[in-house]
Amino acid sequence: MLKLSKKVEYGLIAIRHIASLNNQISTVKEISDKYNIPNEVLAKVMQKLTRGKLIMSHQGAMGGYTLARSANDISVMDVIGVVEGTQVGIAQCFSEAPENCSIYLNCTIKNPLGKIQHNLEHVFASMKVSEIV
Amino acid sequence: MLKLSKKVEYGLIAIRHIASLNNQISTVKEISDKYNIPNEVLAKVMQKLTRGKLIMSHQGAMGGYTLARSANDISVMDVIGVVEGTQVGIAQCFSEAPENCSIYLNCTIKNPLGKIQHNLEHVFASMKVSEIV
DNA sequence: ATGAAATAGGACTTCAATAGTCGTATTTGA
DNA sequence: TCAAATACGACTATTGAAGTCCTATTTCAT
Ligand code: SF4
Ligand code: SF4
Repeated sequence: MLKLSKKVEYGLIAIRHIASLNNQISTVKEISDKYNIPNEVLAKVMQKLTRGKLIMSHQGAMGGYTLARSANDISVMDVIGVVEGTQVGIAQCFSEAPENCSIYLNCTIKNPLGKIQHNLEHVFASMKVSEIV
Repeated sequence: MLKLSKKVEYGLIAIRHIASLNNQISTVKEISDKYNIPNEVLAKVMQKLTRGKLIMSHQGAMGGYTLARSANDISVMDVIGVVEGTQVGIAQCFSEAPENCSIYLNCTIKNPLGKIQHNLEHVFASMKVSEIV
């Protein structure tokens, strides 16, 4: 509960890696070997990060990935959003249709949880990749 | 990911309910009916909250639950800790033995995530039940 | 041209956590 | 003594996380 997924962690490690090499092109193999991350899992994370325009892919031999933006313009929040494909929602009613929660109408805590949600977003959004290089 | 469990939500709703009635004794049935929460699930949550000394149980007929502390001395963090039985850990290495993470030694993000963890704890700890009554 | 190195991406399995259900025992006030 | 309440273990079902496997496509270097 309240744990980041491994995919998000792998994405952060990879992006930090590229940033730490001054945006030199890096391959999945290089990163998965260095950090001991399952190759295929990382590969798919990188593909999502590419589709999310946080990194750029370079196909073919000698290919790999570089950042698509400067490291201080990529936040942990960005990575979570892109990798998970959904916004952070501390409760069901924040990440899906409110009607999906069967007690939505009776719920007395959604407003306070909304405040917590807002604060959490701020925490994740204010941590930039440039700080962790 | 990063979602509170229903159990925690139920616990918060129940504690807020009791607090809103000025610590009048309340039963599981009363609360589960009012908020449309599955009876048995709430019952077990209340038992955990009792063992965690956030509320007090009164057994037998005419029994029920009251708060064990004042509402401004119970935080969302307290409820999470008691209901989940474990501390909030945004990453595996914060909530279990670091060796359990196979990439712990190579991990380059545990320190920055530790900072995020610290900030999250503050967010959860600073929201007291008294604020949501 | 051809082959190796790389990304792209779908299909699948495994495992653990979440959410809920059921049954029974115990306590206690009226 | 009964009814109303808490206590608590065992079970099922569903979902999501994590990882594996396989094949296609792109592109550089020879
Ligand atoms: S409505 Fe209340 S219970 Fe339902 S998801 Fe939102 S916060 Fe949780
Ligand atoms: S060590 Fe790094 S990867 Fe492993 S759990 Fe901690 S943060 Fe996540």
